[in-house]
Amino acid sequence: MGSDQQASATRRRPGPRRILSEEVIVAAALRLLDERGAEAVSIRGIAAELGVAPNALYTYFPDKAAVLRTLVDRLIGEHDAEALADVGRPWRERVHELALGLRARLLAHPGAAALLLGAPMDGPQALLLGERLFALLAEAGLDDDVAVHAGYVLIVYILGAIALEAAELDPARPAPPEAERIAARRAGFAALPADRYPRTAAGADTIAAYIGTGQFRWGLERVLDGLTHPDSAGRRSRAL
Amino acid sequence: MGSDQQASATRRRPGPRRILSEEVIVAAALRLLDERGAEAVSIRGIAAELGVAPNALYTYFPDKAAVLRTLVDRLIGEHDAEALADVGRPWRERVHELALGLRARLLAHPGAAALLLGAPMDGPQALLLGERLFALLAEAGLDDDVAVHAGYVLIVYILGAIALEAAELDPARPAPPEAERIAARRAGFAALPADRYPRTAAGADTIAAYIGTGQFRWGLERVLDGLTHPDSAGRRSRAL
DNA sequence: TCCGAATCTGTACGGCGTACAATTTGTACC
DNA sequence: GGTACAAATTGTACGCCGTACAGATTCGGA
Repeated sequence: MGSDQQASATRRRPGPRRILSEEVIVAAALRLLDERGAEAVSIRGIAAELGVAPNALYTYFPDKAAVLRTLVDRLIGEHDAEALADVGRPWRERVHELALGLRARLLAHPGAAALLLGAPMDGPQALLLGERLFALLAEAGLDDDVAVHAGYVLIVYILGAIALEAAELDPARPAPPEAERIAARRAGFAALPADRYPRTAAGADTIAAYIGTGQFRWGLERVLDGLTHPDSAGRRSRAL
Repeated sequence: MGSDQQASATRRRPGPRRILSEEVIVAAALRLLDERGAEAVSIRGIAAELGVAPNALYTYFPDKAAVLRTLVDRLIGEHDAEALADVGRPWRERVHELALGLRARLLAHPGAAALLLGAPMDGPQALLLGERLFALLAEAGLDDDVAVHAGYVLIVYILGAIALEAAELDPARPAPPEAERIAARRAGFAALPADRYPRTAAGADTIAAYIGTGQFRWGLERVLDGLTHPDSAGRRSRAL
């Protein structure tokens, strides 16, 4: 007692210097994910990428799932907080920026999108993104609680869109241009037997477009309409 | 030539009688999924469950992924087509039934929800569900193309809600009662550091409720509002 | 100086999906 | 009725996987 040991959080630990860091491990994992797909992201694969024995990673992360959770959360966190907080810009525009940014960052790493959908969005960066969305909606004039309601419906919509779009992508390689993906999807739906799936086949153009940015924005506008139009306010009390 | 062999599709194949069927394999897989979680659903595990060598399954399905795809599609298909088509009932009510039913069927098998989100919804039953949704919206008075637009926004919302809710569940065991899950989630959010996540901590009650049926319905109403309110019609042309 | 904690490595275990080569079982044709 | 051949199942094997465990090594602190 009385010894002036530093706070244990910052004190240098005994033992050999660490060769790696959480950052380089996550970076290696993301590289593998992008270049060789979700199945290539293994503890052994990451270790090989880093020139290290597989077990070395277990001093940085308790298990493989923790590596993947961290990877996804970092990806969520790469947003432009300043632009979202700029009260000089119309709030709908800022909501679009947040939504489009999150969607784009995840779809740029198709394997990561699948990971996002399999685990709760409860990492520090995910929570911060939520804070920014709620704050943005509150600035737009919504009461604090209403802002949280609206924010969550938006998050549900964004998650759904990411799920829909990521399901079409090969997690082993970067996404082809959007127009190309839409065209492929359109061809697939148009080729369905029209006697069994008449509306789907006839609506192939529309359906195919829903994995694209244009329809994502359009749907986002409709959801925002539903959340802000006059009738909606009175029904808010029907929340559970 | 001239021999009266039956159509090759129905002709009995040579070789020993098949001891299994796609049905029993999928059923065994679902049983494992529910009782022991996603990781327990392995080719070897299913085969053991059926008292058969692992490789026996490969005459019924080309690989493990095909088993899982089939499993999810069957689950999607277990809806009440007649109730959805009953034009005597208000269309909003029927949309709710379709959405709530799909959500409930998938969340009843938490592991299956994760599978749904990882692959395109392009199985025969998924396509039929789409047909029914589109038809329902068309009966509600929407033009055919508008019905497809609206149907897809609804599907995105439903997918997002399933993703949000399934992420909280332990895929190894049945979901606890909803109230219990919401309470646990509320406690988690309320315990966050209020200095860093003020709005999230303050809105814990609201946020927690979003994994529940009540908020699912409320959000669904808002999305339907956005898709049908007067301003929306004029903006439809902004679709990509 | 030496204790003990923190790294990292080597090895090993039990699991996985599935390819390959028998073996068995049935149909179809001579 | 015999026989060729296709289909179903099994046994075995390969190369992966996550990670537990037991050293060996390296450092900070007393």
